Amino acid sequence: MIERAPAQSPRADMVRNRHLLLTAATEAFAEGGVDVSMGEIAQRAGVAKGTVFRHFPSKDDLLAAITLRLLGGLVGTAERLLKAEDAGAALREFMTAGVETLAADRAFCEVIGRPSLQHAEVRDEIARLCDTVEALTARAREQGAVRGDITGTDVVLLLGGIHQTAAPVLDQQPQAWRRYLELAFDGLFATGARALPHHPPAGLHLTDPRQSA
Amino acid sequence: MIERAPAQSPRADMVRNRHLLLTAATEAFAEGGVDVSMGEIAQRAGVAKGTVFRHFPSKDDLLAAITLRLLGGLVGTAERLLKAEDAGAALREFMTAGVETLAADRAFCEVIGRPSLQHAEVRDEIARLCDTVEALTARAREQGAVRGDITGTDVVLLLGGIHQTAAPVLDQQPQAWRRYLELAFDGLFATGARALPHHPPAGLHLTDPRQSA
DNA sequence: AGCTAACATGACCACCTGGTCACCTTGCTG
DNA sequence: CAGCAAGGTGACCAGGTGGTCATGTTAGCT
Repeated sequence: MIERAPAQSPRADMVRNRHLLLTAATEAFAEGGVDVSMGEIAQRAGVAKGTVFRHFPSKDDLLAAITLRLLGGLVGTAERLLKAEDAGAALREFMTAGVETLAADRAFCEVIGRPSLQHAEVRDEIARLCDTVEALTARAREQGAVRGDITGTDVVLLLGGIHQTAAPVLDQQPQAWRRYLELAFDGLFATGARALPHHPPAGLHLTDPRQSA
Repeated sequence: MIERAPAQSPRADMVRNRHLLLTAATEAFAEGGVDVSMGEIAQRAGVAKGTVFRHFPSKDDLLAAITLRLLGGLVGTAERLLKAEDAGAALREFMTAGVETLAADRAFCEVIGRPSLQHAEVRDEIARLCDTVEALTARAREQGAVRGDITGTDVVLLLGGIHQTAAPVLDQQPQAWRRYLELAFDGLFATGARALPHHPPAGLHLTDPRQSA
C-alpha cells in the first residue's frame, strides 16, 4: 500500500503566495544584491516574514531558487545556439545574452562570482553551463572562428569580467557593457594571436572543460 | 600671537598604535573584504575597539585611508611610466600592476567597483588616476601602439574587469588573471579592428577623460 | 618626581539580521 | 455547513554590527 502523496491539495492561497514571493525576491535581489533582507522581501511580497521562511527554509534556499532559474535560462540559450550554423556568431550571441543577464541582476553577479555563496545545486548548474558552453566553443574553434586556446570555462568567466568592467558606470551608461563585450570579441576572435599564458582554469569549481572537448 | 599648535607632542604610543592599526586593517580588508568588522581589526592590531574609533571616526574613514594609499601607489606607477620610451609597453606594465593590486586586495576591488562606497577623497583620487592613465593611453595611441578608440577610463575600468574574470578561480589559480590580461591586450592592441560601439564612459563619476586628451 | 592632558580601554548602546514558534485564519474536503 | 489540517502571522530571540563614553593609564613636560 504505497501512499499516493503527490497531488493531494496544493492550496490556492499557497501557490499564489509562493509566486508573489518569488517575483518580489527576484526583483529585490536584482536591484539590491544579496544583502537585501528577508524582511524587505516579505514586505515587498505583501506577506509576513514567517511565510517567507515557510516557503524557503533559509535565505540561501531562496537565493538558490532564483539563481537556478537564471542559470537555467542561460543553459537553455546555449543549448539552442548549439544548433546554429555559424558557430562564431552563436558564441557571440550567447555571450551577449550572458552579459545582459548579469547586468540586469546584482545578486546573480554576486552569487556567480563568489563560490562561497553557492548552494550545491547552483554549483551543479554552473558545471552544466560550463559543459554546454564548452561544446559551443569547441564548434566555434573547429570552424576557425575563435582562437584555439580558448575554453568554455574561459567564456563563462569572461561573462562576469565583461560585466564588471562596465559595472562602475552602470548607472550612467546602462549599455556600456556592449562596448567591452566588443573589445573582448576582438581579443577572442584574434585567431592569429600568440598563445595565452597560464593554463586555462580547470573548470568552475567542479568540472574540467577540457575533458568534454 | 599665533598659537604654535603643530609639532606639539605626537605621543610615541599613539603613532605606534596608528601604524599597528593601519597594518592590521590593510591585511584584514585585503583578505576578507569590506565586511570585516571593526572589532576584528582591533583584535588583530592588539588594541581595544575604542582605539580604532579614536584614530578613524568611522569605518568609512579607515577604509578610505587604506584605499587612498593603494590608489596613490597606482597613480605613482602611472606617472613614472609616463616617462618610458615605449608607450605601449608602459601601458602594458601599468595594467599588469593594476590588476595585480586588485587581485591582492578584496576590499580594494569592492570599494573601487561600487561608487556608493566611496569617500569624496577616494573619488578625487580615482579621477586623478583616470587623468594620469589617460595621458599614458594618449601616448600609446599616438605611437600607434593601441587602437584609437580607447580612453584612459576604458583602461581603468578594464583593470576591474580583468581581475573579476579570474576572481572565481582565484583560490585555485592565483595567477589566472594574467591569462585574461593577455587576452585583453590582444583586443586592446588590435589596431586594425573596427570602432567600438557606444561612446566611451565619460569618466569615473567625476571627470571626463576626453577633456584631458 | 610629580602633574596633566592626551590617549587607551572595554562595557555598553541602539540597531539590524536571519531564523523560530505558539497561535490564529482559512481553503479544502466530507 | 462543519471540522481540521495546512498555511499564515508577527512578536520574539540570539547573535553580530558600527559607534559611544565614563573611567583608568601613561607619556612627556616642568
